[in-house]
Amino acid sequence: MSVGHTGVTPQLGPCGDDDCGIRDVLDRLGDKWTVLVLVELAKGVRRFRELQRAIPGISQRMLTVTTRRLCRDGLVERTAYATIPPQVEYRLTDLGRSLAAQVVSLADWSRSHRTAIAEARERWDAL
Amino acid sequence: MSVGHTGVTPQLGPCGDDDCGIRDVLDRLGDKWTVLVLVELAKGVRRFRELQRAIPGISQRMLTVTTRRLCRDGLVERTAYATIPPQVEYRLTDLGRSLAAQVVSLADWSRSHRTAIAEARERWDAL
DNA sequence: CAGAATCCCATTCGATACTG
DNA sequence: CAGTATCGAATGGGATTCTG
Repeated sequence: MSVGHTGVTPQLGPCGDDDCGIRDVLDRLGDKWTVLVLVELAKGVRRFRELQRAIPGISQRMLTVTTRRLCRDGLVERTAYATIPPQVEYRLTDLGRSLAAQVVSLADWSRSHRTAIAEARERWDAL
Repeated sequence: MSVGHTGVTPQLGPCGDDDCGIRDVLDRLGDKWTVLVLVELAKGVRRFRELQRAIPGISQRMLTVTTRRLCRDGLVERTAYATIPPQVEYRLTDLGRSLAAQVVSLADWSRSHRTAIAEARERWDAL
């Protein structure tokens, strides 16, 4: 979705309904890699390559896209050193850390209940 | 996720690293409506129409698809009454409630920090 | 090493129309 | 009311190639 309204602030007051601003954040968690990057960065500072190695299957492109989005949202900070070869460090901001805590907790939930879900799916598919 | 291009085997390892079964759950949270449905059902039992009214913008089709996926995963229970007109109730299972708790907490985080994120984006886009 | 730029396929989702 | 069925557009993201 990512409305990204430049200029007009949508004045969501007491937020009578649900999707207040949930979407702005959750759309990001939705994409395929953001959560995994957050979880990895929750462990500490990482370089580009380190992230890529730590997250099997992510392509160069998607790591670039994902980290940039996180930077844009103020969740991750990027530090580039003008060395040869270049070196870039990614680290969570305070804001990012507070989100990552939630995400890690969600990841834990996933691990704890994955079998229960797998079984439910089997039962469903058996019909 | 299904990385499968033609010929390429997904080859997901036996979960040696992080993404153990995170994906199974988080892919669902990723799609556009699941979180909103969970949050709404966390408030109580809802009928099909009630859900649709509570979640502005969701199409009939997507509500059907989303609720069915949640049922398949054992997170939501569906009860249909053979009345005329038909009546169908959706309610969280115990498993669903425990996930919804996490999700609601995440939604709260989103609301609390949406301005911080919006500001970060403005700063970024200003460059 | 850390990207940027293309290409292009697959999935997602919305709109619409129909049904029990 | 609570779906099902079909179609088309938009989007996500993988593979590949090139660069500072």
